[in-house]
Amino acid sequence: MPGWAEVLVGPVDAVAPRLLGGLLTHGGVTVRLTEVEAYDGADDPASHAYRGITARNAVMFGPPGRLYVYFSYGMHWCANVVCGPDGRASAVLLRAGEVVAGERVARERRGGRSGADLARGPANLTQALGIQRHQDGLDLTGHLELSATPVPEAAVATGPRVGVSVAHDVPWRFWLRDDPTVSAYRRSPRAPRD
DNA sequence: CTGGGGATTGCCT
DNA sequence: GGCAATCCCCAGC
Repeated sequence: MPGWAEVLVGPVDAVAPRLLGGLLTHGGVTVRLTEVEAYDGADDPASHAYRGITARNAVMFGPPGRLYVYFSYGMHWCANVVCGPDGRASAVLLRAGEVVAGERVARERRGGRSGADLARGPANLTQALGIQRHQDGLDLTGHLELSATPVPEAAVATGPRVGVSVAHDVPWRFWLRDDPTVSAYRRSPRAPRD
């Protein structure tokens, strides 16, 4: 059994930062993850799993180490890594990464954009990797490679999640401090004012 | 069956 | 900073 799946079991806010620096490969492109966001299943009002299992979020309720893919704003696909334990319905949204292999393919998918813009933002990262609806539920064995030694805690920054209109006070966005590929923070237009 | 809204992005002023 | 694009999801009737 893949040892890395063990890393995905635990409190999702502890699991999420462990993905930073990990390598995700799909469609001929490899991305080094630089920014992620944690969603805590049924307990998290911002999670797609908050209102229980549906056809869309069913993968979240399954075993860890699989890809949860959803369609957003009528045009974008976004990807999560499902975390455990089985039935917990926690997931980590992949928000940004650095393309470290397959840059030529990634650039074609991203309409000529390059450099830090290739996989900056969850929909951009997903597009660069060529992930769409068909990859919902994909077993990440052989796709996701986590480093044996996590990045130093001091290199990880935390902050509020991007775009969510509820539970905006929960600092469950994690990114590599000072990394140029990290997406710009955008508060949800529907989030309550302070 | 229907309608409001969304874990976004990129182009506009 | 504002906002349109675009369609699937799901809560509610």
